[in-house]
Amino acid sequence: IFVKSGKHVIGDIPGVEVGDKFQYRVELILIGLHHQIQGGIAYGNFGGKVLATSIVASGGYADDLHSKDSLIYTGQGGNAKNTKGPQDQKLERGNLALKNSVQKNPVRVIRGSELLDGSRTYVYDGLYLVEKYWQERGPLGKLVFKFQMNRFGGTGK
Amino acid sequence: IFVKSGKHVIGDIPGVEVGDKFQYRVELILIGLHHQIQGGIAYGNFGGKVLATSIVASGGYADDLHSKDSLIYTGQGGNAKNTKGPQDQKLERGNLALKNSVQKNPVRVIRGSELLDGSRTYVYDGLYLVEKYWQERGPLGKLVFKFQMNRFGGTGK
DNA sequence: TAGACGTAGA
DNA sequence: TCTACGTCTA
Repeated sequence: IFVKSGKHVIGDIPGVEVGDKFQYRVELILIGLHHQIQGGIAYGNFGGKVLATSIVASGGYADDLHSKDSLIYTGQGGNAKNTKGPQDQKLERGNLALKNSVQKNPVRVIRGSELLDGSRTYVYDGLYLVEKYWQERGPLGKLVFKFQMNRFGGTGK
Repeated sequence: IFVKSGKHVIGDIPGVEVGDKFQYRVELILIGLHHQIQGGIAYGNFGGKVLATSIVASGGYADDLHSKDSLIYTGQGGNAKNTKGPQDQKLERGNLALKNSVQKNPVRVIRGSELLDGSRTYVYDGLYLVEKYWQERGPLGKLVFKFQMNRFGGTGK
């Protein structure tokens, strides 16, 4: 699976293997794994349809990353960081792209973790499929989107 | 003039000439001109005294950059960007360092400018001395610090 | 122009 | 932990 639209690619990136590690987000961009300098959800326009191409799960939100071949990813937006305070997440941008990708196209998953010294490591974890999505109340009492993602093509690597 | 304290250096950086241009802030760090990834005022501890080592003037504040051999630099903080809203600037961090440097030690000046395509260029403009500082009302109605800086050692290059 | 799971130093 | 004249994409 390899669908290209401009600089946006659905599927594996040639030359990048599951388990490959990176230190900085900008490396993910350079190698083509992810196309947002800070955003967790990258997406592109494929024949008029906006689809998600990759996500980075690195601890910024309350994701469920306990399992090896599945994860529950939290949508973007609504944080208290901005001056507006906590808000309900909207079905736009990355959230809309992930919704459009449900049971449709594989999404690259990069798992990030923070080391004791504060530095971070980003590991490419392969392709996942968005099984379903729903809304629930997040830690701040506002509505957030949750995306159930399972390893694409079974549990084997 | 070249005073070193840890990674902090007062004065010119060997190998860096006035007029040298850079594209990214990280380059300034790598070459040793400036030691803050975003902050406009870099400073260090020199024998128990916190002194400013370099500043970047790139349009983020209402600086007066019209003259070639002098400039009026605005202190940091109090912006509306943070969730607290506009506030009076405090004599701490970089502002305190610049105050401590008044008529004392030269400060490296990097002038940044934004191009039409949104990209930026940073130019090393040599050493300046902080002549004096004062407080005044800024565009947001809050108190800001102003630092009068003149080219160190006269107007000649 | 605004938003974003950044990044380093104090 | 918080701040900071960043940087890129949509």
